[in-house]
Amino acid sequence: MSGSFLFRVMTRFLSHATNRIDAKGRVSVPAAFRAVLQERNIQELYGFQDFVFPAISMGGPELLSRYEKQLDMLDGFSAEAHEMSLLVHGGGIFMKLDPEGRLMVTDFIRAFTGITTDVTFVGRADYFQLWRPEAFQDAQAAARSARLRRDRPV
Amino acid sequence: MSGSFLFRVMTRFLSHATNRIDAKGRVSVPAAFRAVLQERNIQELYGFQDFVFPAISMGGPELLSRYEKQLDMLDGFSAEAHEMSLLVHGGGIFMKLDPEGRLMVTDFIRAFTGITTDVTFVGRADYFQLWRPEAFQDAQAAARSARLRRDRPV
DNA sequence: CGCGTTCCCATTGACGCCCATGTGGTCCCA
DNA sequence: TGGGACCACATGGGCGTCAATGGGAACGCG
Repeated sequence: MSGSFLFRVMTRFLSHATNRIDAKGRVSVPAAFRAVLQERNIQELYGFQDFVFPAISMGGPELLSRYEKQLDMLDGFSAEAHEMSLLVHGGGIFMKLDPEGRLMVTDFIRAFTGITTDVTFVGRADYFQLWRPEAFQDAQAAARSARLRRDRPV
Repeated sequence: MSGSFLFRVMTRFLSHATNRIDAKGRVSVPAAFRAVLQERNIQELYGFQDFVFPAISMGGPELLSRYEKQLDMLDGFSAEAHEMSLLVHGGGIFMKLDPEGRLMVTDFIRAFTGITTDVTFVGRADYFQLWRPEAFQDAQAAARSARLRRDRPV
């Protein structure tokens, strides 16, 4: 694991780590994240293009269920419902890991995130995200300064 | 322990001390701090990049819970909630000490603090911080003179 | 029949656990 | 009050384990 800051014993996805994509287009999911997946008994991953950041968000199938439940509460003919389905279904994909805990970095992922050679995995409590490393650095720095501005307004 | 002014018997993290990083990138957490950790029954540390100083703040997992409680009060879909999660989940780290009470000084810590060969541990009551020794000296001196200016306005 | 995908095994390097050492500080006793 | 023994703690390094990575081989689909 290169550039990793992950640690054991966590019931949720936390921290971040960057792994390299190999010649076959595969990348290892950090062991700590795999441990959470196993703990939650997740074998099939649901991923979708994040609504806020240029990243792929990934979690168990219940992540999709959660959004579908929200969809059900909307008027099925409303623009909002159509938009949400477009994102959740049209922007979603099911994936699974190989025996070593690696996943294929497909064009679906590369196109939306700008990922080329390395992937930064970012914990988000109930799910985790796939980022282009530089994009994550920038977004985190932006979030930090935004928070500073809110806390101590000029 | 070099340059230490630590005191025993304390229920809080107090004072400061500077220890050296060894060839493997490890550094001993001052015994007095470890005693507080044990007293509070903390075996796993949660750390994050401080919002105010160029230092890593560390404490028990309840430090994370505190921030998550703030997160829960926000609209889960708001940009602010996503930004905050990016910091406390994606930017936080869980660490634990080795049997001798040392911790790994990862790039995550070095990059943000500028730490290279030595670490200054600084007590902050409920948690403690990791500083680059010179940075701590400067910040403390600055704080001291700022206080002087307030007390005796020119 | 060829290419891409999946499985399996080898390698390497990082990290955790263990034990050793030295040094500074403290306590005790003369 | 000074000296010496003891002890706690910081520090250093050996070694085993495991995760990340790389590449060969079999398999399946077009």
